Amino acid sequence: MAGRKRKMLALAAAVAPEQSTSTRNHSNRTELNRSTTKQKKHSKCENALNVETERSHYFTTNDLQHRLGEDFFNQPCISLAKAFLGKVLVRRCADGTELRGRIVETEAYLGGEDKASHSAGGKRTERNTAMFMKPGTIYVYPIYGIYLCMNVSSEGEGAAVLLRSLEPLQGQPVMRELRAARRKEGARQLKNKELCNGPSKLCQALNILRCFDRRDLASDTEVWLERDPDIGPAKPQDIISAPRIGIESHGEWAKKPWRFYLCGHPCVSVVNKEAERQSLSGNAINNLDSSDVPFETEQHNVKRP
DNA sequence: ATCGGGATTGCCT
DNA sequence: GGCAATCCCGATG
Repeated sequence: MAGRKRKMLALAAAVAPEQSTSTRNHSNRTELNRSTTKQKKHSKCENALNVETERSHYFTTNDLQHRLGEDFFNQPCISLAKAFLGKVLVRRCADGTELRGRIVETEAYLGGEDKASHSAGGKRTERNTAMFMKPGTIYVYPIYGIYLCMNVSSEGEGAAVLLRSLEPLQGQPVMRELRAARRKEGARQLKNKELCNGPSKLCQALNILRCFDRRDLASDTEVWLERDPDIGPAKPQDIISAPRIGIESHGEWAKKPWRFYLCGHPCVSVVNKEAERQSLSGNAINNLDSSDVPFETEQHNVKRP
């Protein structure tokens, strides 16, 4: 019935108009022609993601009119983490190239009681200072010696939101280049959905640097956040809440469902089937029928248990 | 001064 | 799915 339509309609709405133009179809075909036969099997999904939205109509009028200001960031951490979903992170490179990605996965780190946060117990260090700065302040920290993670501070002492995954929207070739620089020579080319599907991957793909730490996402000229003019906030029923990733050592706090992602989106880094099953029963949608899924979104829907 | 571990990733089996 | 890579930060002495 209509139940499953809740999945990824927002995404489809954002992508479909571009695909319907003849120019876009040509672009897709060109991209697909470069793919192997095996990859073509997933062409429906890849179509959506291979769209090269260079200077698409969303961004040609006036970039700044969609920019989110400091008010947006001034909300509680969990609230902000959810509000980020569907918003567009923009990186303006030195040569004027603009890279864009839609945020599809975040995590909330509350500080204070939250033992898994760098700012647990109100602990302020040289590294995490940005977490205590005004909402909208970027917190970039190195991890495992080789990678970076990007957060944005929210309302609340020491609270911040980790950005975990983006759907690449614009500048995929540049992103691929930036990502390939760290990979083995001769490795296969990354699919679009693999460019930003992880916290450190998105930093590489958008060339988010350590020096961005403590800068203001609401006013910076090299990186900012935009509302997508064609889609509203993510609907609650489209947001999956799951335990955060990679913090198992923090006991009880590791279980808090403070990772948020758009259900069924192919760019999410780790799908949590259990959380999705619970979300499903919580919404009392139990009799799914795959035949009523719009074809544009079919590939984006997770297999329900 | 030293030491242990990490909000990850990519390659290998 | 296992595991190495790789080094900075922060805690400890």
